[in-house]
Amino acid sequence: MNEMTNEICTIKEMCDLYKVTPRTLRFYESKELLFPIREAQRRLFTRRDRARLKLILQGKRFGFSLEDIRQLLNLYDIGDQQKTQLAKTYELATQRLQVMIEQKNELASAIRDLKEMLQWGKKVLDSRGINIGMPKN
Amino acid sequence: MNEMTNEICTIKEMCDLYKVTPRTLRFYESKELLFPIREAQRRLFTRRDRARLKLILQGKRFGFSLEDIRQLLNLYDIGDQQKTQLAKTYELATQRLQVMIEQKNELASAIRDLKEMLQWGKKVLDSRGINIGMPKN
DNA sequence: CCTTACTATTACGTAAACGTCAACTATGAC
DNA sequence: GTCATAGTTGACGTTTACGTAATAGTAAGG
Repeated sequence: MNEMTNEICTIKEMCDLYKVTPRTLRFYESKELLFPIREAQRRLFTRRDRARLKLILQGKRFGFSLEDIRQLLNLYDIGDQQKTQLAKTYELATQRLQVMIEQKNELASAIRDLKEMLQWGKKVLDSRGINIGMPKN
Repeated sequence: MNEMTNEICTIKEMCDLYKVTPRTLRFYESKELLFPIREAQRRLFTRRDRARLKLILQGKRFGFSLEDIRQLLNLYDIGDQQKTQLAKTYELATQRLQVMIEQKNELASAIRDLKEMLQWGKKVLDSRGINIGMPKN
């Protein structure tokens, strides 16, 4: 190990660190989400790539598409020069939040409905002497 | 209109009633989810088909796949003869409920995280005199 | 030198749930 | 007869985020 090994890492190390497959990292590169440097054919991922990957994974959790994420990362990269761009990012995230809240509400209502159906089903089954357990919520 | 027109309806009427496209209904038929009768090439959807379609749409809300739904519908059709089958349906629904609850929790936590990020972003933007509004939750 | 472990590129496959399009057919209106 | 309207089948396209070979190059260890 030479000085500052932790500055760059191989594809395998990245995979272990972030629980992704090599295919995924190559795919992200092809989609211009990551820009590993090349050392004789091999990819070397920098601190910057790791930071970006973290954001990518977060973004996925939030339900952003990879294309959305790419654009957001570009905005970050262009940097804090243009307020419009920061505000734009903020706005996009806000919209996503709204969607997520709606999804959560719809999901909650679907859960209620399904629970109701299950209780009804349980009655039927009980009345026939069939025994089952309810979910432990 | 002859006696009991509301017994059967055309594909168009189905589409209007349930807000689906003709393609969708034909697709469901091809997947053996619906069994409209044929009157010289045309499909005629019966009360049974409408009942099934309602269940299909409900099932989709609950996140069941069409294949899951098909099997569940078959179980319902076979009817209340075999307790094992009823119990099986019940179990499947219970499992789905668990998954939905987990999804809701993950979604809730993602919402919390995103809100946090937004608050952080708001601070940055505020500190630069850029004005925006927070979501009304 | 040989094996083993890693990595690379290219390209086709996958999943779900339809959309889209082409080419017919049937029906009623005029 | 013929135009318009609706319906039909069949086949291929779409989307997203990778998976899965197949093939080949390279570097380290023994």
